[in-house]
Amino acid sequence: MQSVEKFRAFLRVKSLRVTPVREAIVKAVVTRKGHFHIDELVRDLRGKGVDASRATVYRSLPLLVEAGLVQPTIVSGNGHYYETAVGHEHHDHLVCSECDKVVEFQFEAFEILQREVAAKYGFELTSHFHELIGVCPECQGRQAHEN
Amino acid sequence: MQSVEKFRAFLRVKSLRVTPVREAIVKAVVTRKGHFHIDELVRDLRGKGVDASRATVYRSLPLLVEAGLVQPTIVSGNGHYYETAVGHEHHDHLVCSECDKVVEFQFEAFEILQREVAAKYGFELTSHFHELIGVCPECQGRQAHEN
DNA sequence: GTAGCTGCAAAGAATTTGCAGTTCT
DNA sequence: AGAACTGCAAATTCTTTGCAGCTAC
Repeated sequence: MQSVEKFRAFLRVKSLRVTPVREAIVKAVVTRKGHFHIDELVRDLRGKGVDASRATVYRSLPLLVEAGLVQPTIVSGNGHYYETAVGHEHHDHLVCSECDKVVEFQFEAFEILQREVAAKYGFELTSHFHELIGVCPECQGRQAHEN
Repeated sequence: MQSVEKFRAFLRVKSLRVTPVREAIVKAVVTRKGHFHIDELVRDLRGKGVDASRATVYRSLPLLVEAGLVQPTIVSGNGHYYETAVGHEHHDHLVCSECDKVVEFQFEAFEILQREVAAKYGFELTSHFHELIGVCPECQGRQAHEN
């Protein structure tokens, strides 16, 4: 549970308070280890008997992002998606536009090129969104079948 | 105005109707030649004396996307952003998190790698989001100055 | 004790939908 | 004529805010 410790340290540095609700949120997040929508997180918390209100979760996530525990993602569509950033190598997403399946991939070459592009324009790179949209093998089969 | 022609053809194939409002939307879009938010488009239309309701614009944009005239983008933050896809080489974005400046870049190597990744997982690639977030040179200077 | 949290309910913002009237084909 | 489109207003959905009471420090 070093994530919780990390978050506590972050809060102290910022002179913010360490509260049971915040810790519960961090635990729920790291337990999820994957992508999640805010609503799913709220449901997870309910399941654990923690009654954190949606408002509080909305107010907490930016803190977790700032603390480096989660990162925002896209996963096409609406709403804010996030995903755990710890114990999780950096990766990007391949999303099926038919069934919304998400496949993670990791490709060192992208990182290198990104740094190169940023350098070319003098930007100091802090993060990125990278998502490939397509049709997964299963859905391709389904489509072929329909015709 | 070949974009308008292209859109008409698209509508006919789909047995949808060619209407003045739709044509006005296409014209406004190609005139913009850049990123835009739906609201800006509505404002542009008002400026041209076309009184398209927001609802109609919301209903039309997916059609323009399907016709390949515009593509959705992110340009961090909320709301749906789009950008013209014609007369415009394919490119991605470098966004400054401080001042929201957007720099477009084009890097063939990314496209190649993306196709490679998609192939590896059997996906048929249809589009992608790729946005690098960082701090632009000007804002870096400003920050250094503040300290 | 007090600044900072929390939950609740209300407010906002962005997008979608239902419907009645209008228009393309 | 008839299916499709349009604008309007209402409905949804997602997120933020105001506030009164509670809690960590």
